[in-house]
Amino acid sequence: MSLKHAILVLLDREPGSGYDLTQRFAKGIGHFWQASHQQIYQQLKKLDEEKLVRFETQAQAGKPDRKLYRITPQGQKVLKRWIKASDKPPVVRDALLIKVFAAQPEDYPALLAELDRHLQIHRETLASHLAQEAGYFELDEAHQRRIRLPYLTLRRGIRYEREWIEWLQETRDLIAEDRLPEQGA
Amino acid sequence: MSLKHAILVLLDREPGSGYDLTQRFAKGIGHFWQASHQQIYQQLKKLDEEKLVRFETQAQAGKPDRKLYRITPQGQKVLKRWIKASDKPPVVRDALLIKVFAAQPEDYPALLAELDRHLQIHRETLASHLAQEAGYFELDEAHQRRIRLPYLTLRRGIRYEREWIEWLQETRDLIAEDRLPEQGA
DNA sequence: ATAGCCATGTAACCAGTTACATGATTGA
DNA sequence: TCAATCATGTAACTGGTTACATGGCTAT
Repeated sequence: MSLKHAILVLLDREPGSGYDLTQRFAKGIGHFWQASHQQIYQQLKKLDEEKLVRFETQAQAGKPDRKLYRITPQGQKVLKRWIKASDKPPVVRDALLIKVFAAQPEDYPALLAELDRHLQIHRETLASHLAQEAGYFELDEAHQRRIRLPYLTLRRGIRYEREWIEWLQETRDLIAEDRLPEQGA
Repeated sequence: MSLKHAILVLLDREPGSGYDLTQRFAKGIGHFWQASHQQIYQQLKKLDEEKLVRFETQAQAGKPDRKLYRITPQGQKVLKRWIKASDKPPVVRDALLIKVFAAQPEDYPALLAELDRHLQIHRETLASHLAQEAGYFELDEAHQRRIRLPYLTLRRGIRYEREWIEWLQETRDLIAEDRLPEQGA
């Protein structure tokens, strides 16, 4: 159910088309919630049926019509209620860890390559998060204050990536050297 | 597709019934892969159809028959291939972060309560991981060496929980005091 | 030319959750 | 007597992914 609420959150900040929302998911909140355009269009349809959003069609020269969605007062009420509700942390399901768990010495070369691949991915994600953070630090204090909570979610993304990188490096090195980790590290 | 392989990993170490596997998922590898008994029974059925596992029925007094599953040579081949294959990191989808992102001052009390709830959950999970780690350190070095890779996945779980706790504490305090985070922290 | 952006969607499928169902044994 | 453990499953549903489909405009 959270995708619907994520959409409501974005539309509450600013009306937009399905296409707009797809971009905003990718750029803005993609580090904690991802959604494809297919999913977004389907959910917008459902949200419209539930009267939590409504839209105006905007004709455009040489392009398909744009549907500009906005949240309804009802949608805002539902959103408020959801924000105050509680839910449990998402379950972790990570195939890489199954592989680390199960690998035998003859699998180590392939596993090391895979760990390196993941290292690279996480380093890239971290770099992009840090770039975003740098932009935040350039803002004046009043503006920083206004987007403080979104910034805190970015911090979480940064921490998350850093944590992965540390573990991957450590694990990579330990497997490569085939020795025991030191206690208390 | 990873659940199937996770099951193959467990059966490769030791044959077991659906029920056994449910326990092993909960205790052993639950920190990186969770599965309900319903899912496990369904997947075992499919794995059997694909000839990647087979089973013997064991009659039991006063209890339903136990189906003891074991991996087949074919299953082992498929498993080896999968371990060496590569996949991308799982996508993150976390409702709590949507809430932090979207919260307005009037939502802060509810949000703080929610952050505290999550803090507690993560502290409990960390405690259970640390208890498991303590058991590992008590083993002699040869035994430690033998289960080194599974231990590395536990370390990842520990790091993950610690990271959450740090972020939750920091975020909780910042929202409670309603002030800006310090740069470079 | 060809890739990328703008802009919309449908359909089939896969993975995971929730609800429902049964029933004996053991310990508090 | 009530909850937990052992032991198996089916069915309906929800959420998300992959594949398919259309088509003009703009920049290299």
